[in-house]
Amino acid sequence: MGEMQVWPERQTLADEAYTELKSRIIQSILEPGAKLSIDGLAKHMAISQTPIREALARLEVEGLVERRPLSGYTVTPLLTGPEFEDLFELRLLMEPLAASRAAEQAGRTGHDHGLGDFGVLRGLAETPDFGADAKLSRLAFTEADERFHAAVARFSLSPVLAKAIRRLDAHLHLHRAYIEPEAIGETEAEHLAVAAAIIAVKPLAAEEAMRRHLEHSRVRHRAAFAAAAAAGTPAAKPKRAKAAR
Amino acid sequence: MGEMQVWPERQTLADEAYTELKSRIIQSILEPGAKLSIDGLAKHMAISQTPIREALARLEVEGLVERRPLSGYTVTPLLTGPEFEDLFELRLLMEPLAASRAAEQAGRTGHDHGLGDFGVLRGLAETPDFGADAKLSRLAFTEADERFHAAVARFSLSPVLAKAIRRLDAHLHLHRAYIEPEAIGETEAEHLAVAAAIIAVKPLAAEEAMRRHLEHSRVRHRAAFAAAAAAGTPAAKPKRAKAAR
DNA sequence: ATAGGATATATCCTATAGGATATTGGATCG
DNA sequence: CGATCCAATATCCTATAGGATATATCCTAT
Repeated sequence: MGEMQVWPERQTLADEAYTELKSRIIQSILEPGAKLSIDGLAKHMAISQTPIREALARLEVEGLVERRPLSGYTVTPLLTGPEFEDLFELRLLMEPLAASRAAEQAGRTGHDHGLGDFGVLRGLAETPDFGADAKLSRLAFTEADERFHAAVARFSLSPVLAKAIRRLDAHLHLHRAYIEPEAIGETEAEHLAVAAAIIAVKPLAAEEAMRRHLEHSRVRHRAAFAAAAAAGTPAAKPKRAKAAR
Repeated sequence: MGEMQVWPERQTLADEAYTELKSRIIQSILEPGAKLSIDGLAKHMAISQTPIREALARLEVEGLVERRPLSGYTVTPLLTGPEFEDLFELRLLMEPLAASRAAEQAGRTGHDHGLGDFGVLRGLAETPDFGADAKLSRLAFTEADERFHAAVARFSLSPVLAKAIRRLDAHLHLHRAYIEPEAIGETEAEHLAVAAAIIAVKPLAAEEAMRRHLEHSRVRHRAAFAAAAAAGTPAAKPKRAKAAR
């Protein structure tokens, strides 16, 4: 009781198109630079152009696709090296603060913030066991990681901060370009450390745990990035991907 | 030569609708909570619904309007008190860093970053003289302030950082809700201090100048906000704005 | 052989119409 | 008098078609 039932908010075709396109871009099924033909996509998804347009408009604002007014949409290029470093510098600025605040809020009991118990953080800290399909497992890991970081941001109860973190689209960029090493155990341990500090209402410890996690994560991804960059740049030009569908 | 001519990128009707709607929201011509009827807007602008839809989709991602799937769009509510404080905390996190980096980059001569001379910052630091129309003057001031902060962010040459700052939409929120006091002179002086430090290649000084500017700005806006809140909350409910057009 | 220009095609952009759904108002019942 | 149910309306969502523009192809000339 008191737990108000919230509806799944019916999905429109535009929503489906948006989800589908975003998924394909994240999984690099649509490569960076690929041209996105509007009626091509419409035919492929067996819907009309209007919902496709709406989905592309959203994706453009999010930075996943680029638009040239009377020419068409293309998939946004991957992060460059400096952009990668920028991204983590910003995460290191914002996410430890979010963790600290979440720990502070964990102490304020009684206040119904509408987000449930802080204990769920412990569950979200887990990373899924890898199955046979490496590609699918990588995606599952990325999504679990994203959920955890998003949860910490929400529990900070600072909407502006949470939104800013979300808009970095960190996991999206990381997943597109770089293959995670098999350091799943490390990630899970670090997540648990953050979650524990928050639940124990220790802001300073939470802040520090998040900072350490991000620094380790940066190292892990940077290494993978170097490998990817070495494999992808010999032609200097990022391999002009051609149209899709 | 070498300065490649870039076209003004032809505007489509969707672009015009987007600009028009954004402008009306910022100026509070469309009040928070107001319902945005799609074909209502289409008729009012004398265009069809498709461009309106595209514009609304963008505005939704930017957080200016909210959408309920089969119900319609509404204008996003104003910032609450805590959100206001959050906003400035984030600005204090990011913008001093941007100023510092801009100062560093000002030292790296020869590198063509495609943004022109850092000297333009001095000009952008200026705030326009107020004319007779107070409403228009307030808008001009807000836009000048926004341009300056956006320029500093760009000159940091950190695209991710610049984008994160831009996505805060700080000026948009401030202009919607709070009336600036007549502290134009203060603002201009503070801007000039930031610009001077950047041009003089003094990262620490630039960082500190930006921090002080933001702290002063926070105080200035907070005062105005308190007045607005006192005037707007007696009914407890934020004055349910009704439909428009 | 390369550069420049004209034509043809593909695709974007916009408008309009119809089916589907949520919301509003009124009537009925407790 | 208040709540619940039902019908009418307004609006959203989607599909389709046509005009406008950019891009690609081919041809000609230097």
